[in-house]
Amino acid sequence: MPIDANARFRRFSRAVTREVGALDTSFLGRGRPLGAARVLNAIGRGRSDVAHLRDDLGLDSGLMSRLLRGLEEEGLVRTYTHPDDGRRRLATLTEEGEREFRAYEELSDAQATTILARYPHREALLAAMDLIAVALGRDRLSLQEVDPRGETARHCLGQYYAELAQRFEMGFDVARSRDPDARDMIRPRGAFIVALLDGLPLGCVGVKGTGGGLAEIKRLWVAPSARGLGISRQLMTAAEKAARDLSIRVLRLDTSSALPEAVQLYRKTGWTEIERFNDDPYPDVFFEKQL
Amino acid sequence: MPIDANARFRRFSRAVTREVGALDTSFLGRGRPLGAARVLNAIGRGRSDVAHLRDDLGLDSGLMSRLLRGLEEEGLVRTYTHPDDGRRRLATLTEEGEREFRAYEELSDAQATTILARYPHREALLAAMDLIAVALGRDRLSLQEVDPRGETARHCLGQYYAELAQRFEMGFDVARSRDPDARDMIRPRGAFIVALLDGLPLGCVGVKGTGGGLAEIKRLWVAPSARGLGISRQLMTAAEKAARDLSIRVLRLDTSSALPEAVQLYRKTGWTEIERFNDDPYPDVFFEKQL
DNA sequence: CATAATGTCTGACTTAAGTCAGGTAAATCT
DNA sequence: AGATTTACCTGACTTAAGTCAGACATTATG
Repeated sequence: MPIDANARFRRFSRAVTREVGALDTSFLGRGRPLGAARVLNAIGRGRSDVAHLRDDLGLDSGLMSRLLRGLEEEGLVRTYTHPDDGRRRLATLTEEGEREFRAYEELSDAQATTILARYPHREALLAAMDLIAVALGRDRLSLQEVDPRGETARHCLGQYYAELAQRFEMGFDVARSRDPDARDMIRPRGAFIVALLDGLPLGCVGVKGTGGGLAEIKRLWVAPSARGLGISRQLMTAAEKAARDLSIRVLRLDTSSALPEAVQLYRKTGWTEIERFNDDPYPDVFFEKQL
Repeated sequence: MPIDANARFRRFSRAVTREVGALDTSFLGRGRPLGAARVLNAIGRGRSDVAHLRDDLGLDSGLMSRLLRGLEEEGLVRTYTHPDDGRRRLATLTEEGEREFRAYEELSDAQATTILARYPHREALLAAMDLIAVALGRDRLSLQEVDPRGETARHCLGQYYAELAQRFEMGFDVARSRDPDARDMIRPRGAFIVALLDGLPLGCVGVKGTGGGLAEIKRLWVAPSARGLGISRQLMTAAEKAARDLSIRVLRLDTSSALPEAVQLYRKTGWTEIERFNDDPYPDVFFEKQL
């Protein structure tokens, strides 16, 4: 057998269907057929529009309807018509449905734990999984404005700081840098945008407003597993759009020559280098853009 | 949602069941139910013992029997009783079965190509897939003695040379090194052993005999995706065992301080450092072991 | 040699999954 | 307002998948 890319791909998918097929087993662990379990879990993960559910799971409308009826009879799901459109239906979990959903999550956690424990290089394995999840799902990427104090944003920022600490020879200490006030990155002064895949964050960017027509771009970060896919460019575009919405006329940012990818991105996307405009110890390159 | 290992695992398995579940679609692309297609492909990949097939695919014996009967009626499979045990049955593909199997392989190749093409960092993606395949399948690893001139061995050696070229500051040129004659690594003089996972090689080692009681260990290599799992140790154990079988009394090897993992492995597994015993330009550390 | 165990096969089931053709009510178009 | 489209539902099907009990031949065991 030739050892080409396809053979490697096949080996991967065989390995994965074998184990992750066992993830379907975790969907069967509660005495409910796979179809119903999938619907319940999709609703639990936040899908409520029945039409969305249908094409998320690739089900026929008849089948979908019956599965929902079944879950309703079990007392796990409640459906009601969409307030703006009487034809559409929405589905949410009842109290008991939530409990059941959590039980599924625990089953799959247990499975994840077993698989992860079997392999000594846990972080490497997770990094590889992230990379593949991103590679396979990247057209489902979505950008969202969130509260910079929320969990998602804090996760991104944590990763961002950790990365800076690694990249800078002198290390990185948030306290020494000018940590932007969260309120400056919330409307109406500013904005904070994250890139999400399946609900997990892959990148972020902040627009730190001053109340006037001038604002700063801060905290541009993309997860290692998601680099080279143009996500930082998408984030920057979204940030500029948000800035325009907030009637900001001039954007500035500081960055470092220790982050050459970032510097190159700004050069390529219409930013002009300017003089140092703060005395933060970390940055050594400064940019400006007129909107 | 907390961004912990389990969430990352779940995102991965969702991404993968979505796409690789579509790999089952490639199993459906020839108008045959999934079960039958899986059996056909398992036989095509070399499984012939019906009992093995059964627990490979996790099927009930009744179901298995019926699926085989179906494939036989289609003229794709031939079954016969095991020569050593009249209760057991063996199954092989007919000519037409082979053709059908190849058609399935082409379908899955096409799918692999599409998925790989969608992502810009092909090699990184493949490396991540290898890592995961190895992590999930490592208890299925098997060691096998093969001809060092065969395809599997040549692949390993190619990778080995490429890696040396990268590791050594001076590069690596096989011609300048003492490339062992293949016949010295075939019984009765020596042996060449590969580690396989799902038929794909993950590592190799050669025992280069001289005809007498002295032999040399050559070409110990483990694929990057499979490192840190003790495979080189397994390979060395197998090599020593093979050497004993060949009534070899003393094993020697040369290696380089540019390969610290290797040096450490030998130190830990009962080898003693000795004086330089050849004038090869690359090695600078030499070991010996009495069997 | 009798008995137990093993590996496969067959027939009679059950359940899940999926398809298709209407049918109803709400929304949208002209 | 009437026709058309959309979103969902229902009933009547088909097919795939899986289970269980028992039959049968072969091999292993005491």
